[in-house]
Amino acid sequence: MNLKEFASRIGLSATTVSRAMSGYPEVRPETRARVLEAAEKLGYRPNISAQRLATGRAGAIGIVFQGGGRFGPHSSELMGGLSTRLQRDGIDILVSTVETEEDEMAAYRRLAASKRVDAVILHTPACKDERIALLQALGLPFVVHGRSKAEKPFAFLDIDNFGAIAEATRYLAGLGHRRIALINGDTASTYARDRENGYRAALEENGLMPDTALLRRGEFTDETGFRLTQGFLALSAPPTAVIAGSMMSALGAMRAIRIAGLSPGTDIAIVAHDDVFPYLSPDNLVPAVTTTQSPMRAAGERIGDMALRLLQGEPPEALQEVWPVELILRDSTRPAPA
Amino acid sequence: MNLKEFASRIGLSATTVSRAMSGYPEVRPETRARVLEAAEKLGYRPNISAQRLATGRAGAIGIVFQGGGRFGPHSSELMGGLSTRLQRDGIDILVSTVETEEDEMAAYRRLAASKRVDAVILHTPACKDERIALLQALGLPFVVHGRSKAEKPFAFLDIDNFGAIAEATRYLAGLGHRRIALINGDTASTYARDRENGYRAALEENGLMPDTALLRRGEFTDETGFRLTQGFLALSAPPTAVIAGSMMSALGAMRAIRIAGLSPGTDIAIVAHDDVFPYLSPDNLVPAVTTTQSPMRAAGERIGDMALRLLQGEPPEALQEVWPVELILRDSTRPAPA
DNA sequence: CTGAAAGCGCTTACAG
DNA sequence: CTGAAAGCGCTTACAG
Repeated sequence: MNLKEFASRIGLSATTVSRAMSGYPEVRPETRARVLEAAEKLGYRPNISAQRLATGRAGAIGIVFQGGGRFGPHSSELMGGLSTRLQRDGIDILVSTVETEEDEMAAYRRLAASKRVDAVILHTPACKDERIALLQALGLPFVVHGRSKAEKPFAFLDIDNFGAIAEATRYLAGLGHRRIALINGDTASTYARDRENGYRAALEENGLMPDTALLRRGEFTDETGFRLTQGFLALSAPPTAVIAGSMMSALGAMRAIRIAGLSPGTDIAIVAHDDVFPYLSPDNLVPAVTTTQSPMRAAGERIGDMALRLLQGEPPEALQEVWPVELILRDSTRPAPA
Repeated sequence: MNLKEFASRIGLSATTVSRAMSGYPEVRPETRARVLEAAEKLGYRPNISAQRLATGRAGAIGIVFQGGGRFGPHSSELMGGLSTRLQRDGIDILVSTVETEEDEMAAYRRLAASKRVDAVILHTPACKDERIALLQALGLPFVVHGRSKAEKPFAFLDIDNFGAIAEATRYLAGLGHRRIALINGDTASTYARDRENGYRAALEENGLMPDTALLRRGEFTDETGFRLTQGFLALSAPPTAVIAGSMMSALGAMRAIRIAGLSPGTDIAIVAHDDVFPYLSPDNLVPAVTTTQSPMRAAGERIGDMALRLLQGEPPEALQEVWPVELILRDSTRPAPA
């Protein structure tokens, strides 16, 4: 049933029905109530495509994932939060997957030209990120999950990666650890560079020399955590503490430690950054793992919120947040062996 | 730039341009080439909302997730595959999250009435699933990931859950295991019921009595795997083998075994069902875990394909597939202790 | 507070 | 093979 038919059935004009359903103020309350009730009863819903054509709004927000459409556990949480928030305003999420950064840029051009989305969410930015410049040039509104440098201000939500890893490092140093390893992400990305800077700063504060052998980078997977930790343990002077960039890396690290006949937490302290996966809790690991905790889901919800505000005209420079990260002490951070 | 302007710039009618860009046959090849080239150069893209309004197609496929928008690792993989396939045909994926089954039903009504999607993907069906009846009643095309009973035929892709767990059980029995535990999902769902039936059938084949204490159900998380396995180990007659419903459950199970001072694979054999997560490979666990392997991503791609075929008019009964599941032997399935 | 009518930007029978 | 025109189902100035 379309608007015309619905309106005539309830004896009103299409104009009035449209206004009533969109919540415009100039409709009499009784009229609105009558319209909404009838729509419910007769099952009338405005055709979304027509609405979009008429208003010029797409009613959707896009998000592009690189790497063969391989959503990881992190993307799921972000998406979950985003979706929860946008749902409330009836905004759809449009998911695209691409292979390369070039494809990703092409995807934004396409989304912008076809008016398929009103805004996009950009994630895992590089320190200097071409995609940001492109989106600004295209005039396609966007919110970044993470931070980056750019000429013009833009909306972003980031967590305090510097502070998180600095605090973890500082805490371990306080426990007497002198050789602290870090499993980091690719430092082309801002978040990994920030973490590395936090790590170095805290080492320095404590009079510890950074050792390049203890600072490794790779994907946040169980496998890479395992492999890098095996590398640490093979050193002539292995670390007494490992900071893992993610829960997945921590899983691999603990496995490598066990295989080496050592005890995670006791022989080698562990701190992991935890994006809070509902299915993998640091409390349930053995030993329970000390984490720098920052729920990705909550960030996703907030990013959705920011995107909506952006579309309502709030200036990007008013939409910039950095969230603190909490260090949660558990069982995996014992004092350094004497 | 809209169609009218673009057409006049290149000296053709909107009609011809539209036909050229949509790949209609009645346009002269040279004309088409000229149009496509000009579109590329001038950056013209049809407005997607207008296209949809005119054609009556939404150009999107919906998928709804229950449970507070909590995409798990399984949903990520399914989505990744789906997205990869649909991307090729320029079909968007619309993600909705809801709390309850009731909300999910409401979501389908809404999607159908507002013509927001052309089809939906239904997942994790119950043995008798109301949602299927609803979608059939609404006339909204759909593909089910999994199987269910229904009056009318519908499109689905499922894996051979019965065969997978039967084979795993049979293999363990062949190794001399007499007490084989199963960590299953909620048997309201078809997949879990099928697995349970496969398990029982294989036990019976081997003259083994099912023991309800060895058959437990729960979420596929590390935590639940841990807890249920601790329960198994506390039995007066604990199992010598555990079949875990997912890699997450297996992680928890192995942890519980280790904590009990036992050795996973040697003291207690492990088989896990593996949906193939790129970041958590059974080869990297210690010991490497024997799995029933079935890539969820590949299933997602195929489901996307089936949805497209459905929209092209293939009848649902021609779109029904059950994929075999491969048992991959690794290190975690040693013969039963004598 | 309500309605008639133009317009959003496409597609597609129909005519040539 | 190409084009003029109606139509898809809304929204929203404009008029009352």
